[in-house]
Amino acid sequence: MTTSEENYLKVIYHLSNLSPKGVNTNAIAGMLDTKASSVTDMLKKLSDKELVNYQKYQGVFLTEKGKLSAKMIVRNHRLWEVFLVEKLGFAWDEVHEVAEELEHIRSEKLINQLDKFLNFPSFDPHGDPIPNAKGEMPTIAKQLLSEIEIGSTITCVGVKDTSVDFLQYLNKQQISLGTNITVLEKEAFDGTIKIEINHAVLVISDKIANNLFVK
Amino acid sequence: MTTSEENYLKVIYHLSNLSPKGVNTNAIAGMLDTKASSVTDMLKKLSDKELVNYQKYQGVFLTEKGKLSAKMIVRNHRLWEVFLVEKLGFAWDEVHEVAEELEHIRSEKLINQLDKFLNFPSFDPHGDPIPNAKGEMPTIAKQLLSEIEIGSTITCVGVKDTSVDFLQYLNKQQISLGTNITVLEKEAFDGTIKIEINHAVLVISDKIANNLFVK
DNA sequence: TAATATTTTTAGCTTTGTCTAAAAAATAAA
DNA sequence: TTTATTTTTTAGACAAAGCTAAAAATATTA
Repeated sequence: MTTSEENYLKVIYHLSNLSPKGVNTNAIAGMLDTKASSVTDMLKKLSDKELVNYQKYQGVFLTEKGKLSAKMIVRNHRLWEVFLVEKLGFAWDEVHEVAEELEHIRSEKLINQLDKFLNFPSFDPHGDPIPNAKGEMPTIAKQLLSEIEIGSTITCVGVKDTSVDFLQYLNKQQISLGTNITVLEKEAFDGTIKIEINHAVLVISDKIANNLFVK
Repeated sequence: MTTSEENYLKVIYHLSNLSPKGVNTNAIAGMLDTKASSVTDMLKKLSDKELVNYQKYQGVFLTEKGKLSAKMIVRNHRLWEVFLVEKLGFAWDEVHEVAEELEHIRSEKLINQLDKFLNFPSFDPHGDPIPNAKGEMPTIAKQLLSEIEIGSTITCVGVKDTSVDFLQYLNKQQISLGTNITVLEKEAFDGTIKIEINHAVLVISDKIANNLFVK
């Protein structure tokens, strides 16, 4: 499998969760920063390899084979992210780009030994689950901070948006995985939430609250 | 720089040491398992980028810029080999292929942090020197086992040939970096050498003796 | 030195993954 | 239910990196 094919599979995998009735050509093009026509070409190729089920104009689905391949790429990506943060001292907003390259290194032994070296982690530095060697994903009951009721104290366990801008905002507010948060007030008008973290009070927008996973 | 360009630079770098009067097109083709015509095409491209000095029919030289780039690729390769052996438990005959892929990951921070994580190693698992971040190479006074006189006891510090076959032969004979070797006899007729290692006597061919570095 | 052999380059073609522009299908709106 | 809009596909082209076959240059040898 080529790096390009792997990137398409990964994107289709991620988009499948959002649109279970078939992933759109344009959506894929948007994620990969490419053109719809290029996507159509690649979908035909992936279909020939039985990695996706694709019918013209009808959106695309991963086959079981494609889903497993996609999970293995996600596994690689997330294990490398753990490595970069835990062993090489990268910050959680610095790992994505490099992991994007490392995930395509083809070696079963490499990734399984890395997994072992890292002590079989279940979650990556952004709180996303890491599939095991069989493709099984750990699950965790988590909610968006925006869904938490006033008075509750919960713990940050992940981010929905993993963009550098969002992660750096969280750094600035000293919010990281494991940070305890108490919901103090919610503003009905604009969804703004007042929270307490590390004995300090902070007001965050609904957009922030909709991208923080807590438990 | 593309992966392909990097591979050409690396090969030219290695061949430069052997043929200081310019590296031949055919030699490069042989190392890269490609055709001479493909090499010619690439040499033009590398020349345009001022990574090599190339004149038709006259062989090719690395420029200073090209030499530094090549050294950085060698640095990446050898640091990853150390990582695979020291941290992930790979054997010295298993690392080449994977390191061949890892060496092309583009990130200064990655490689410098890896270097630090590994404690700035000077030599890779085959005894080859690792260039530092500036491209400086450690040197070590070493000889081929074939050059050692009878009665001397020396230590294995590297292999010239890093092929799987040779490394596995050494595994079988329990020879690794750090192994002490005493030269007992040399056969004038065929270059065969009788040595003592780990209190056992072993007869090795001249080919073996010409590929083992000792000190 | 002339003839032969080897090496290297050129010319033109292939594949992969991309693109643009135009055509076709599906969806939304009037 | 037509018309308009959006989405998707097709057709044809391009760059990178490779190939084959033939031509040109260099090296070897008689």
